[in-house]
Amino acid sequence: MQAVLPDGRTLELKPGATAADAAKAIGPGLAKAAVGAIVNGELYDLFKPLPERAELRILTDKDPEYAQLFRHTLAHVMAQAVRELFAERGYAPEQVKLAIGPVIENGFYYDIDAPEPLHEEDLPPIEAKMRQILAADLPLERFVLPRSEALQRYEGVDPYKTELIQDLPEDEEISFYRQGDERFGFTDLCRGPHVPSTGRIPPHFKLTSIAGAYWRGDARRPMLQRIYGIAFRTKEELEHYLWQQEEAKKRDHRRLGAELELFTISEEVGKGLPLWLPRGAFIRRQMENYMYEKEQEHGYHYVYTPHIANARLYYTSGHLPYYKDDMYAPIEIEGEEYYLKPMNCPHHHIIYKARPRSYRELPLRLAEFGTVYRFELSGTLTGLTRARGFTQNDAHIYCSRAQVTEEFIKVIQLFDEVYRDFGISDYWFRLSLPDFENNPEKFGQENDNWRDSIAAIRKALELTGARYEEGIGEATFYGPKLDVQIRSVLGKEETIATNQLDFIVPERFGLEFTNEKGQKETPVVIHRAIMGSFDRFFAFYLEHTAGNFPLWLSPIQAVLVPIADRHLEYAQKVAAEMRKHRLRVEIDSRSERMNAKIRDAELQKIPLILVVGDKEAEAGTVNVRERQVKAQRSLAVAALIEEMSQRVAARR
RNA sequence: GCCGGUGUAGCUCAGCGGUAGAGCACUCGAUUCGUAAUCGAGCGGUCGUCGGUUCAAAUCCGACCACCGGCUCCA
Repeated sequence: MQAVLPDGRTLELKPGATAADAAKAIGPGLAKAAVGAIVNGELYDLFKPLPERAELRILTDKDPEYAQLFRHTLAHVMAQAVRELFAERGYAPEQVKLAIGPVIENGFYYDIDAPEPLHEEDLPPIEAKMRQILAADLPLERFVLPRSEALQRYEGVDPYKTELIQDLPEDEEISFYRQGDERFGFTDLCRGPHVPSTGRIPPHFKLTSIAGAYWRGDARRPMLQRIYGIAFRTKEELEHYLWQQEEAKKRDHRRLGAELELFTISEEVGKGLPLWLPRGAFIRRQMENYMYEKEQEHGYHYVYTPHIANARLYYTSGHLPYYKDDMYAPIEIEGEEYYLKPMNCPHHHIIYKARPRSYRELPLRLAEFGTVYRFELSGTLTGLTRARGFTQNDAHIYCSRAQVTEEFIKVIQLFDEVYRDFGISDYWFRLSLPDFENNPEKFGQENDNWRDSIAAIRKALELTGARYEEGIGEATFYGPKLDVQIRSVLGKEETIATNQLDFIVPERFGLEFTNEKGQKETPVVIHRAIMGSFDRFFAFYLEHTAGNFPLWLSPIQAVLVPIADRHLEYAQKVAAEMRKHRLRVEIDSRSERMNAKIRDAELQKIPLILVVGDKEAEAGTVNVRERQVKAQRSLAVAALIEEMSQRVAARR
């Protein structure tokens, strides 16, 4: 058989040859350095037989792909170490049941069903054992078993592995990897790939946490214990990663929210129910004003609706069967049930229905900063990102089927406009599709409604050239979803906003309009939320900017720092002048040294620090120091006001 | 909700069977200073809550609550 090398050369190999054989054929140096290969674009180890006429590139420990190999092997090494830990406690190896142990970004994990619960204090001894296994340089080998033999290995011993094998397609090869021997080693059902021996794993890893994880991600199935680890090629990469994590922690919106006095959450009010402090409320109000103006420009009409609604509204909408458990319990009054509203759409539908509609008024765009309440599971609550009460930047666009694509294009363009103004460039869309096969009870059957609405959104995405990906199974019961994804400071992908196309609920409410031909027609509804919820958007933006809000959003735009008490009077004069121009300035009149005042203003992330002393008072100027910049400049008060006003107008 | 972890002053943390401490913040006093912490004094905690063990519990045990890291969920 043959393999094609990156330089175009063809290599003659024996049938069943592996990347190891190929490396050997190229040269003894490479044979020694090889750790794996890229075969037809796929990552291979040195064990797996190559396909015929494969494009082949041998990897060494210099290649970034190497990380995937040793991270995977580390998962096995960890499993072996956990078994040894339990062996010391008198358990047989098979009493430590293993589920899956994949590679993830920056590391690996293994899901384990252990005879006793694992605790954080178990991690250091496991890690120590892992280092012993690395030092022992156990060679790995790969072998394949027929299905029946593979099943025999695990039946009655490890239900997880048994299930994994049973779910493998009939024609799939069932491979195992063994490291070491019976006495000191470990064998696992695994599709690979792995490093040639445990000694080839760089020692730059760390077990980071232990967490629960449901078997196959299903809350009805057993909960396993997942041990997470991180691993890198070099010590520097490991240290850099740990440093990054520390930096990210400093930007955590919950921490900045407290430090900068933006919001608080109190048990006394209720968990998941944030309170906006004056400074945070100020910024939110600026954001709301911004959105209000933007949406006015784009033809939205603002409405107000109450926070509760009769249960009948949610029977009509069809939400109740799906979301009853996720709503606050109903309030019974005058023999009727009322729910706190978990979404605004039904209220808006009633507004639509308040009088007969003509095709001439479509698309009708109803907007509201609607506060909603959802009974989120307590374990999922996180600051403003996941709360039980929050305010959506909500709107519903009622339009005809013919208008859907065009309206979606406008929505996508509005996202672009708004996110650009907030300096957010790294975001993308995610089109969430229904999964008819696995969840027919939620999505029903595939029909023209589904096909047409998915096609309409796809077309809008293509026409705008928006960056997007697709996902299956995450649609809503009433239509496909278009989520907006961003990357948090911790590097995690998050959904910041979500839109849906709805062709079911309008019908349930009997919404209609009279078309050009005088016939009644049901509108389609686009649910859209540009900022998602102000709470979550604010949380993201806070972390994105690390609390360094631009001038136009800062609750305090400048602090005047009088050098000595005799400069206080001048500072007050400057402040009064600035306030006349609606600039938000405060005077630090504490009996502190100037250095302390500057330090505190920097820590509070105030955009401008204005120092005034004898020179300034005499010349009618201020000494301007920009946040996080040491350099200073002197400006006349009028010039400062002009400059600041311009920046505010430009939203910088 | 589930698994693991953590709860001591407003914040960051020490104390881990003998009756609670530091720094910062805050208040007061002194200082009036040129670009990231002036000095001193004072105030402040039923050690998350409830129960148990003990002569004695912040400290040991149990339950609950909240928070943190995950899993599941997210209209």
